[in-house]
Parts: sequence; structure tokens; C-alpha cells
Amino acid sequence: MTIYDIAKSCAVSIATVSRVLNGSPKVSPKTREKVLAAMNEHNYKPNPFARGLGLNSMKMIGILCTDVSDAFFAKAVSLVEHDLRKRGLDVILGCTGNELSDKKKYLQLFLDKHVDAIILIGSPFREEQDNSHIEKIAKQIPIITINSLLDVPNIYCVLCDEKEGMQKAIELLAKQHCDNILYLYDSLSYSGQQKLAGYKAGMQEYNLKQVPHLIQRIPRTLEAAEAITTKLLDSGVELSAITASEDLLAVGAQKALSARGIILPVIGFNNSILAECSTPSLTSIDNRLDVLCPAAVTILAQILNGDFAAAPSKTIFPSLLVERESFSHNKPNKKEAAL
Amino acid sequence: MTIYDIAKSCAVSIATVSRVLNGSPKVSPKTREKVLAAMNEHNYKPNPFARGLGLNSMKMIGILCTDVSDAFFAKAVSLVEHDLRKRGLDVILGCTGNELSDKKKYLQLFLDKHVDAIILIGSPFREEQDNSHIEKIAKQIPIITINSLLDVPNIYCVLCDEKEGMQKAIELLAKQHCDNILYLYDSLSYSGQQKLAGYKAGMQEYNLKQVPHLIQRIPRTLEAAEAITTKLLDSGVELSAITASEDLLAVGAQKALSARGIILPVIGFNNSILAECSTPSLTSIDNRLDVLCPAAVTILAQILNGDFAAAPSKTIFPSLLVERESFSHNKPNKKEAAL
DNA sequence: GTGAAAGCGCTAACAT
DNA sequence: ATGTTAGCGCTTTCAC
Repeated sequence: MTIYDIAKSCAVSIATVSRVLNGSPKVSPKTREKVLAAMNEHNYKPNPFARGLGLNSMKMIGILCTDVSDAFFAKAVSLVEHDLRKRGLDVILGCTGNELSDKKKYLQLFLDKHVDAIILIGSPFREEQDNSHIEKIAKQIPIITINSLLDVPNIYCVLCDEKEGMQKAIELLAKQHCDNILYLYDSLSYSGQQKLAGYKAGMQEYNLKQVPHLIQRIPRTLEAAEAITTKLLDSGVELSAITASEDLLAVGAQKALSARGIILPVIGFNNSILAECSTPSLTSIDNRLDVLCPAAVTILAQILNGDFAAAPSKTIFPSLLVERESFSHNKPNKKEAAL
Repeated sequence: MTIYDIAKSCAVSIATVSRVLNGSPKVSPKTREKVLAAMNEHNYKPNPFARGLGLNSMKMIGILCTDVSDAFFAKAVSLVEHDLRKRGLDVILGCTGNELSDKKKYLQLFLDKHVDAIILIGSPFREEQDNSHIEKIAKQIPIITINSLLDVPNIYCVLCDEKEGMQKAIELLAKQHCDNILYLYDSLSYSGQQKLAGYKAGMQEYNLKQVPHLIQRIPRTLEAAEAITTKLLDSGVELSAITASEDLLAVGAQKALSARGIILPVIGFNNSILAECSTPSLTSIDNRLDVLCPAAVTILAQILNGDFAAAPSKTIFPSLLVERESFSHNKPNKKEAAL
């Protein structure tokens, strides 16, 4: 069933059929009805390849993340897919892993596939040194980053102020008279840098001493977090609270504490399901994917619509601190506090 | 840069260029080299839409899951994407949610988009009553299901024997002289039925009494699992072990136990990151996504290759029980045991 | 082994 | 408001 068949069955030209297909106003209501009816009757669906050829677009958005099996990225993909679909946009997914060469490959692949835009999820797509490979792509198609910041034309960034988030977490602890606050982190991606900066700013703000052994970079595993925490505890280092760049690390630290029967405030990051599953449940900083993702898609839609003026190049939302047992065992109810 | 440009720059016809593009043997090595060189020099990439029009395929596979933000589905998507990409196949992702009408919509959408095949992830795509909507699609394009079973022509199922998995878990508990084994579950999807059947079979095998209040259907939330477990404990019901259809539920149950200082064997399902993060860490049944997914993609590749004879309509792998603290606090090391 | 030419199903400019 | 027609860039017969 093609546009020709529909045209024939209605005794109109293919141009007219194409017009109703594309919602052109230059069709009389009568013929429009007639054509629509025929399409319905024959259950006609336009061939997307032919359409793609003509329009040079198949309304597909490439979504890239380093790893969808990571809870944080998965949530973002889920939210983005949902909003994209609502606007009739398709999602082609790529999981790049952390190798730069693979990231480049995927970027090029999507470009070659003529996707309409690319959404980069997470800050692993911002390289420490050189992002010229992304800039190059951005010259050809719009790029949206979620939770990363790239100051490049045609790249639109939607992110959460993670530095402030972490800083407020430290403030909260400081106000509870915690001074020796451990910070566990695994990566110095843009996001990683922001969080670390937040920790340092918070510590400085409250004149807390920043000692090297209280800032620990470890692999992103439960075991590593548990091990380093245990090691610090055993070495007699004084700890009054633990913070981490990732819930997983905070859970590991919490396990080390629990194993020794020690109760300390622990604050994680991402407010993932892990925070809830931890025992005691974990206080965590939420980076607002639920608002970042819709915002990103809205901006994307504006751009695809040619409405560049309406598209902010940077959109930054505040973090949210979600308190659970690991912060205050004694408080009767959980509560959320906007930072 | 089109095929015409390349043809011109090599002084050959577009047909020849197309032939080298498609690896046809009817090209002399000399001209092939020449054309390849030109393509390289001009950094030529064939237009996928034009190609799609001609071949009626863009080598895209539709992947459907109800929710990628679920750890289990996310892992499957991740594994499948990886293997698909290795074979030069693209992934278009859809998250349908649990509404049947939405599932149908996505299925039709993918069909209309002329994807080459559809991979259904998880048993939520098998409806209890009527799966004619899937059968209809399967008449047009091949469908692969991961961890679900649909006995329909042109549908290829790759799954894990979850019934046996759960049964062996019960056996293990029975051998440790547990008799009052609670089973928590949330859904009666195909997978849900299998697990429940495994529980029942295991209980029967060891002549353990199956009482209604030891089989509890609850919402898929931590809170629900914790609440029902607490309620049972408080009501004086005797419990000697807890099993669940999902790690999340097992974690909830474990929390209830921990809160009362009770130590019981707890066994979850899916062997997700939650199992590791729980305290004590959770023994769990692994449904082998790491082998199901590659197997599914291999079968898919055979089908797309026209090699239907090589494609088994059902492929079933055994489960794996992964022991952690929740089963045996006293054992010094974790270990894996094939069921 | 290579080339010419006819599609593939649609869009859009142009003509009426 | 509607029809005609020329692409879009590739694949694939069919000749040579």
C-alpha cells in the first residue's frame, strides 16, 4: 500500500495525498476527509524510508550513555525515551562504554545514520582534555547533554547543580558538629569534579580541616568503598561522617560501619534505589533527573522546530537532599528538604 | 558525497560502486581497490535512507521493555545492545509501561517503522489471556523474547528455567531443615508463574505444608515487602526462611528481619546489584541474562541471515544460585553453585 | 566484469 | 485547491 494506491482509490494525485499526510492547509476539507478515509480503510502507513529520503530525516534521536545497566543512566534513558516518544520522536540507543575511541565511534555512527539530534547522558562524555570530537559533531547536528557541561555552540546543556548539592550536604553535617568528614569518589568526570568542589567548598566554608586521607578516590564498587572505610576505621583515623559521590560507594561505607557497629551520618549521591535498599536507608542527594530529562527534551523539540531563540544553551536546576535513616536515626519520619 | 560522486571520481558506474559497497564478488580486485580508495579519500558514507528505500531495511532492531529503569530490564537491554552493535545492527528502544494498549501501540509503531526484528525483554509481554496482537506482528517480522515463552510461529524464545531455579532454592532451604518458607511475589507474568510453580514444587517435593499465608502477593515495592514481613512476624506466624520473586522484595523482607534482630535465610531472585547492597547481602537466583542475551542475538542473526534451520524456537538455560550472607552467615566465603 | 536504466515511495517546486 | 514532475541516493535487473 503506497501513496499511489491511496491516490488512485480516491481519484486524486499523489501530491494531494502527500499533502494530507503532512497536514498541509492547501487541501479542501472534503478531499482531506476522502483521503483520510481511504488511508484508514486500507490501513495505509507511509514508508519511513521513502520519507526519510525525501526529508533527510527519520525523526530519530540518538541517545548515548556509557552504560544503561547503571541505574542512574537507565533512569535518564527511561525518562528521555518517554518524553521523546510523546513528541513522535524515535530513540536509537547506544551504550559506548568508557573508551574514548568507542565514544567517537558511536558519535560518528549516529551522524552517519542521520539522526536528527544526539542526547549525551551523563558527564562521562566530557573528556578532561579535548572535546573536539564532540564539537565537530555539534557542527552538523544539535547535541543535548544531560548532567554535563560543554561550552560549545550548538550544544545545549541541562544539568543539576551538583556542586551546591554536595556543599549543602557538608553544611548540614557541619551544623551537626561533624568535622572529620570522609569523601569517597570514583571519577573526575565533570560531575565528579563538581561534587568534589562542593565538598571542598563546604569544608572550607565551615573551616573544617581538609586532610588528604579524608578524600579518597576508589573504584566504583561496593567492595572498594567498604574496604577503604574499614581500613580507615581500623587505622584509628577519626571519622564523624561519610559522604560519597555515588550511592553505591555510600552503601559500601555504610556496610563497613554496620559491620563494626558504628553509627555515623552517611550521605550518598543520586538518590537511587540503592539508597532505599541500604540498611540503614541512605540519605542521598537527588540530581533531579525527573526534571532534567523533560527539560532536555523540551529544548530539543524547540531546536528541531527551528526555534533556536527559545532554547537556552545552559539550564541548571538545584539539587535536592533526601533525608533517610543514615542521617538521622532518631527522627521519626523521612522528609525532603530543598537545598 | 553520493555514490555518483564516487563513481565519477573513479570513472566507473554507480552500479560498480554499489557493488563494492555491498561486497559483491562481481568486481575485479583492481576496480574494487580503486573505488575503496576513493570512498576513503572522500570519506564517503552511504545514505542510510536511500539504502533503506532500496533494501526495505535499515538494519534496525526494535527492543521493547516495560521499563528500562528497572535493573533487570536495563541489564538485558545493555547486553543485547552490545551484541547487536557488534553485528552492525542498530537498536531502537521502546519503554512501553504495563498497559496492554501501549504495548500494542509500540509493537505497531515498530512494525510501521520497518524494523528488521523485535526483541521483547521480560515476560510482561506475555499477556495472561490473549497474545494475538503479538502473533499478528510475528507474521510480519521475527520476534525474539528474552525470559518469556510464547509458543507461536516466528517467535523465538530464550529463557532461563526459573521454575527449577526457585525449586532448587526451596530444596536448599529444606535440606537445612527450614519448613515454614515464606514466598513473596508481585506478579503472575509468565516468569511469575514459573517461580511460584517452582516454590510449590519444591515445597511439595519435601512434604512441607503449603499454607496460604506463606504465599503472599504484594506490590513490587520495598515497603510492601517490609510491611507484610513485619505483619507476619508480629502475628506470631512461624517463619523459618523467606524467598521472593524479586531481590527488591527480599531486601524489604530482610529489612523487616533486621529491624527485629531476627536472622533467617533469605533468598531473592535476579541476582541484581540490590542483592549485593543489602545488609546482610542477599543470596539470590541468577537468571543468566549474561548468557540469554548473547544467545538471543545469535539466534536473531541466524534468522536475519535466512538460516531458519539453525534457529531454535526455544532455548532454555538453567538458573544459578548465588550464595551470600543471607543464606549462611557463618560460611567464610561466598561461592557460586550451579543448580 | 561493467554500465545503463528502471525502480523504491515519498516530498516539494512548479504549473494549472 | 489540485495535478505534474523532478528529484532524493541507492539497489538491482538486464544488456553488453
